Amino acid sequence: MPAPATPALASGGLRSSLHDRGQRLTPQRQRVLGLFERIGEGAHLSAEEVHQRLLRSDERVSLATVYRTLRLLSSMGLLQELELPEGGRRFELASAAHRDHHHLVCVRCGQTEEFESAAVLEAGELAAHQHGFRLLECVLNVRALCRCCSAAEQL
Amino acid sequence: MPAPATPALASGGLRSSLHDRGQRLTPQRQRVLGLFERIGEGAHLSAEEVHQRLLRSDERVSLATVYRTLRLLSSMGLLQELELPEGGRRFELASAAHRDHHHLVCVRCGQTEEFESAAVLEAGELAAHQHGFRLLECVLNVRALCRCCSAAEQL
DNA sequence: GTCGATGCAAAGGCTTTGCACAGCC
DNA sequence: GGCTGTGCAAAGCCTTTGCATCGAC
Repeated sequence: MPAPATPALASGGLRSSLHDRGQRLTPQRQRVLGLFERIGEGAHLSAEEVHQRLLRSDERVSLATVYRTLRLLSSMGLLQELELPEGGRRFELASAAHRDHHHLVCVRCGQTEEFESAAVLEAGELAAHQHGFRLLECVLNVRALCRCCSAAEQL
Repeated sequence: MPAPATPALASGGLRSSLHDRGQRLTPQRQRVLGLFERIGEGAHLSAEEVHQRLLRSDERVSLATVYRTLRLLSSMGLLQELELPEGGRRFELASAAHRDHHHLVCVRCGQTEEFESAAVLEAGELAAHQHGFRLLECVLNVRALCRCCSAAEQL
């Protein structure tokens, strides 16, 4: 049998993180975070997609609450907002291993690949330091054409 | 006397670029591009700001046309859309010298610094190559806290 | 029992679009 | 003169918010 998804990991942290802020652990918040945990780190979901996916698994959460929860979880550092101008605001799980990851996006078909790079992080840290800033996060967006679309453009 | 702003450079290219696409050179399009040329490469303007600044210099362009023109000039590669989630869509002049420039943004007050980095471009090219993509542009967004805001957060 | 969270629906930005008129080529 | 571009206003997203009710602690 498939192991029952155990949102214990982050959800346990969720309860106490919320408590520290005088906020409550609700089924809705568990559902949203649980969804991101189920689908893993690679996923980039919009608010609408989160709402739809939860509906499909019979976990009703109103769209307004999805928005409120995405904002909350982002401000808590559990989710991370993506910066892809193509296709609106999206969110993904912000696991520690994922803090220095970058996006390679095909501007024609939207195909997105992730990659990591120590060099980029170093460059970001250097720039922040030189301007007296304290680095929080650094994300490289590479806009490109994938193999197929590149070929199609030649026509 | 101050040299009369000569939008000849890009505007000359503008006329022919437009012509190639079967489109026309209008005063409105010249005004929008001229504004970006006047204020130089460092500026990041929203549609609303473009509209306001043009009004202030008595160059009337309707907001709808500003939006249409920003989109047109971006698709022509003369302007470039920024990818700063804080504070909405912004545009800047896309000069050749500016193709590999990055943004250091204070997430609290919005202060934005630009910087360049050959290392970042190399990393982007490497990633694109490894996935079989053809690189168009690569932009590093460093989210950070500026000195002041960093100090304020400690309180 | 209190106070924060939710759901619904309405309001709110920002951006795009339909249409008649203007004006570039 | 034809056909694209403009201005205006209305419509369209996506997102946030007000308010009554619900429910976590």
